[in-house]
Amino acid sequence: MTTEASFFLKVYDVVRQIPEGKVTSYGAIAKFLGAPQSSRMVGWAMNAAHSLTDVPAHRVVNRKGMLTGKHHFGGATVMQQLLENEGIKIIENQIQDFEKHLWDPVKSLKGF
DNA sequence: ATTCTGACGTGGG
DNA sequence: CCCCACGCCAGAA
Repeated sequence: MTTEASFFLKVYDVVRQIPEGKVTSYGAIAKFLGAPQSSRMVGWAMNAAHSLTDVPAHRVVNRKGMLTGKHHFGGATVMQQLLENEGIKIIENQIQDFEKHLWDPVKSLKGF
């Protein structure tokens, strides 16, 4: 709570606006928030987002398109199931055609 | 206060 | 493309 809007809240705002069937990376969000060096904090924010229900954290992966945090969804295949349910193919925790499903907040929201 | 860790990213090899 | 080392910041022990 160093500022009015915690870094977390900003992250939630962006994640909530990720279209269905789309994904983005922690770095993209961090960069959009103006903290490209705090990409790890985005992950930490997601950890706190775990309590919320309207934050599709499963649509957020690392820059390689790998489901690094699937272990935090309470199940080993929960995250993959959710993504596949949206039309995204995943093989070995790796999103296929990652760039194709990539949704960049900087490009889509652009100063929102 | 210090130390480690982590749902990451980048740069060098 | 992969692998390794470092930087980053917040929180837990």
